[in-house]
Amino acid sequence: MPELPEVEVLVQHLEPLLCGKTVRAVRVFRSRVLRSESKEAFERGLSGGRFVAVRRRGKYLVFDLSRSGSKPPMKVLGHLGMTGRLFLAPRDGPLPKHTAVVFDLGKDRLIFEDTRYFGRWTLDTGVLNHLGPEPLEPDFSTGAFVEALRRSRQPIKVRLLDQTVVAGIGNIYASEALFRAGIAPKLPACRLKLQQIARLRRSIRLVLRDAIRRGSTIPLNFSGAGKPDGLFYFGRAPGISATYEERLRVYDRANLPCPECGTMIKRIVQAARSTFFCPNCQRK
DNA sequence: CACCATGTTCCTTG
DNA sequence: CCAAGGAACATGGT
Repeated sequence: MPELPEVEVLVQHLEPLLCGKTVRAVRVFRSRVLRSESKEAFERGLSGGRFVAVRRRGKYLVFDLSRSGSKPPMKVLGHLGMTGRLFLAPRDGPLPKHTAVVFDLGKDRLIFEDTRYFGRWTLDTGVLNHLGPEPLEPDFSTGAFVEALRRSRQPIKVRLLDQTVVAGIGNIYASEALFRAGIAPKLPACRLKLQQIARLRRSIRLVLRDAIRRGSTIPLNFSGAGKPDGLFYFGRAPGISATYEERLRVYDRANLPCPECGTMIKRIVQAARSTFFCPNCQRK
């Protein structure tokens, strides 16, 4: 369930639930999801820490923990990959089939479940240094965006997926932002005019903010393992079908009419990923 | 069986 | 070192 908006909504939800709680123990069931540490080092390193902040950077979850005595504070990073889910559940409840990590918090436990195991956890925050600006923060300026695009001949859609350009855009919102900006996904990044870059920047911010606003109104489901919780784009959970159409205007809508002009939406493949666009509204 | 899926990293080639 | 392209990772849905 990744991409910036879903991670942001998750962070807003978890922050009040986790802050103040202490990690009694950690159990790693699939050490594949650990990026740098061994299973033992990760489990031991986190135990005893108390959550003091839950934040987001790009698609990463950032947890700040304080520790007893003179031990320095620490951070844990989580990335949900393609299918990762993170939720609180009662300690005595069942574990989902693809449980990868469990954080024991006493009465509750925080469960990381990930069918494809593409998600990653680490105590090393170094990866954050390679991320581009936060799209919703002021440092994602038009000037910075121009600079990130001017020396690349990659198609703009592919460029938007590069997390060093701007952090948090994924395959869905890349198509959505380009549609809103009226820019063809195949246009080489260096060929965008200043006006187009400025417009694309606004579209990115609009599309992401909109998704966060929508996601924030959907109640998250922490009760059942593996059930849709409204943050999934697919597996249309009951009750979100009405908002689905408004939310995504071109993504996964090949051969359906463009909501602006009625032209059939096309699907193409770029960098081995699907791109959806309106060939009429996005001609340059 | 075939193809598709919200992401990143590693390897190769130029 | 950089840019770009493709495979790999792993599991499930259609």
